[in-house]
Order: sequence, then C-alpha cells, then structure tokens
Amino acid sequence: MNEKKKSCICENCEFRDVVFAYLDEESIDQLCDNKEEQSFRKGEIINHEGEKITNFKYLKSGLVKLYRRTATGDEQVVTITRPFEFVSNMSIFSEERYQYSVSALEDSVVCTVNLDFIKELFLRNSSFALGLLIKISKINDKIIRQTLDIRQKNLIGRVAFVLLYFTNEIYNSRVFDLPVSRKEIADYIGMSTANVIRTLSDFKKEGIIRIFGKTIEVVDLHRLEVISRRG
Amino acid sequence: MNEKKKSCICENCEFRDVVFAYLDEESIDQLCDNKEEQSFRKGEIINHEGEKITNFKYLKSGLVKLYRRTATGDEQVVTITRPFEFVSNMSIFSEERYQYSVSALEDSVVCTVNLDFIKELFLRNSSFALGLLIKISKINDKIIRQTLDIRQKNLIGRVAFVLLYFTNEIYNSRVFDLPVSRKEIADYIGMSTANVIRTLSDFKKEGIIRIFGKTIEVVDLHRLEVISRRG
DNA sequence: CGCGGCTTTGATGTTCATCAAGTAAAGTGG
DNA sequence: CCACTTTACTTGATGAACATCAAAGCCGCG
Repeated sequence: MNEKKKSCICENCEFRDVVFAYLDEESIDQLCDNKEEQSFRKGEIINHEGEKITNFKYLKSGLVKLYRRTATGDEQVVTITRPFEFVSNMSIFSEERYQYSVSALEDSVVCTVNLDFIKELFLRNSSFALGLLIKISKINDKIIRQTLDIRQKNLIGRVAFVLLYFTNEIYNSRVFDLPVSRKEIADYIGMSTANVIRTLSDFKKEGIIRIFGKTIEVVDLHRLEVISRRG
Repeated sequence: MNEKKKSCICENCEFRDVVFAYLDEESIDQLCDNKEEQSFRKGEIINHEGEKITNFKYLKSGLVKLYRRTATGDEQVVTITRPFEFVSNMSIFSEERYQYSVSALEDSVVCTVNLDFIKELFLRNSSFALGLLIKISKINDKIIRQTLDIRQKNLIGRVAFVLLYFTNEIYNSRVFDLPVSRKEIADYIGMSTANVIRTLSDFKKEGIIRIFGKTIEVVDLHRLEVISRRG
C-alpha cells in the first residue's frame, strides 16, 4: 500500500530545511511515525491559551494569528504569521501551558509531533538542538522587534506598517485579500477599530491604496513606507 | 598562588544553578579558564547595538537596561533586569550582531565567556543545551509578556506597573532608590517624561507613594495593583 | 557661585477613543 | 431563493487622554 509512502512524506517536507535538516534517515522515519497532520478551517482554533502543551506543532501551510485575551475581555494579537514561523512553539520548552491562543486566518495544515519525541531528539542530536534553538530565538526576536516597532509609531504609521507587513512578509504582492477583520487589525496594532477604518479610508482618499471590500491594492508603496517610518 | 583558586570561583557561582548546572567538573574548570569578569560603573555601556557578538555574557551582579535607539533618535527601553536574566544573550545564537544595547543602571559585574566555547558545550552536553534553551525561552517569554502587558494599559496603569515592577521584581522592597531617570521610565513605558512625572505627583498627592528625590516608598501597594490592573 | 542637566507644573493643542447612527455584507431559517 | 437577523463596516461628532511647549525650581558639580 501507499501507507508507508504517505507517512514518509516528511522526507520532502519543506520544513526539513529549517529544523529537521540535521536528522538522519532513521530519525526522519521515526518522525513520520510520530507525526500527525491536522487541517483547520479558517477561523478554527489550533491552540487554546492555558491548555496543557503535549505536542510540538508547526504550520505546514496556511496563515495563523497568535493572540491572548486581556483581563477586560478583548483580544490582543501578538503576531500574524506564515508557515515555518509557527510561534505556538515559542514556549513549549519553558512553559507547561500555552501562553497564547492560535487560530487559523486561512485554511491551514498543522503537523503535530509528540513533544517528548522532540525532546528526545533534542538530547540525542546536538545539531538538531542547535537548529531548534536558533529557530526559536529567531521567532522570538522577530516578535519582540515587531512589537517594539509598532509601539513607537502613531496611528497612521501603524496602519501603514500592517499594510506593508501583508504586502512584503505575508503575500509578497501589492494586491491581496485581507485575511483579518478591521477589528483584528485594531487588536494587532493596539488602536480602536473605528480609527483603523478611518485611516484606511484616508489612505484610499489620498490614492495610496485601493479598497474593494476585503481586497486591498497598494498603489503607492513608497509613500506607505515613508508614513510607516515617520509614524 | 591563589590564581587557580580565583579562576575556579565559578564552582560556587549562583549562576551554576541556572545554566551551568549540568556541567561536570572538567567543563566547569574549562569554563573558569575561558571566563573573564568585567566590572561596569553605573551608566557604562556593556554592549552596543550593532556590535558583533563574540562573547556569551551574563550578569553576575547589578542591574541593567536593554534598549535600542529609534529612527528619530530617542531611546526605547526593552526591559530592565537583574542578574541571571541577562537578556543580551537573547539573540546570540540567532544573530551575528547585537540587536540592542545594554547599559548598567547600577554598578554591575559581567561574566564573559567566549561564544565558541559555549557553542561547543552546547553541542557536547545535551543537558546543558536543554537548560540553555529553556533559559533563553523564558527570558524571551518574559519580555514579550511584559511588552504586551504594558501596551494594553493607559498612562497611570503603566506608571503603576513600573512601580510594582521595581517593588516586586527588582528590589523586593516597598522602599527603593529609583535606578533610572524619569525620562528612562518614560522610554520604558512609551510615554512622555512630563506625564510620567505628573502621574508620580498624582500618586503622591493621593498618598499612594512617597517621594524623596530618587527614593520611592510605596505606601498603598494594593491600590497600586488595582490601578495597574485597571489601567 | 554659576552653569547645565534633571525635575516639576501649568497651559495649550493634537491625537485618539468612544459613542451613535446608519449602511453594507454575510449568515440563517423558512 | 428570499426575508430576516446578525455581524462587520463606515462616518461624523464629541470628549478624554496624552504630547508638547514653556518657564521656573532644584540639585550636583566644577
């Protein structure tokens, strides 16, 4: 049957380049046996804040947001990210429970491996360990830098930042469908929904972007960059 | 001579518990040979943003701030921290250069070890590797959580947060000498200096704190906690 | 004792959140 | 497929929160 073949698709997974690059054939096979793929529809929750961490999870395809609920009950979005930057794993080695929730912004596929197996690999294979440390450090670095960047900007600078983030980091395209609501953008950059909308309208009026419902076209990239830097 | 003895003071260093707990006698000896202690006076810079990273450094005693300079030229304080939480090392494995500057807020002693030696240890000793990964993850987690916490608060909530941070995390005392200027607090919580001062004055008027120059006494801890939570 | 930096306080204006009211869009059940 | 409900979006008006500016007081240091 193609049972064996299917389970060992890992050998060709793009993710190998990132963390699993240092594994030998045998370990890859073991990984395949331990692995499970889960699909999530847009809007579904992948991890719940406070849940016990039992698995190592990485995003194979799709788009997710990492967020938490504040004391007052509203959402605070930590980051929005593509595959191989799957941040749920940020604290799997330092915390027993998830610090943040993760939900799918687009249909997503998540690979799940038992955490103990990863720990074992970590202890057995030092190159893998170093690779994982570097990966986790980079993810953390990126989140911290992003948060600091946003913090120093004013409203229009932050909105410009988000548009540039989608354009350059997420979609690599000046035209894209917003995967988030206006409210989610507001939760991400720490502003009110009304003002996010207002700023988008202003950008539209000034010819910096075009808006067709959820679809955004960045017309004047340069101007957006200036606003983001100034902001 | 006491040369040997002095170099092997590491055996008793408190830091052993944290990262170096898993090293055997031989490795500790090697560590001692590779180690250098540097003293910094209050105000001196330990690392410069952009400088090449060649050493693994941890804070043995003192207090430091981690910060960066924004495009507009002012400082943005990432965190303020005590020994064994020495965050300069956040990105030593993922970046070639320091992302942030570190300076001493109090007279500090820093232990410096060649980075390649630490990498070698990491690859050779898997328990050490796991310990280091956990440590770095925790430091990163703490910074991210702190930044998110600050972001969701308003002015008085942020000032209350900082006072609580010094009281509970840094000094473990309701009376302490502020190790930072009002401006540095402002740079830390992302507010203007004038408003930080104003808020401190308000707290004083309401009997929540007492101020004698740089010395602060927290009178009503509970009220401060309420303000910080609400904020 | 006089200079420069840090601190304080008040006055003013800008930025942003909030509220409200209306419109569009997207589900939902018959 | 249409009426109904709900949710997301939009815009304007208002007020609160906060930055900025300015002037004066304080303190340490040469």
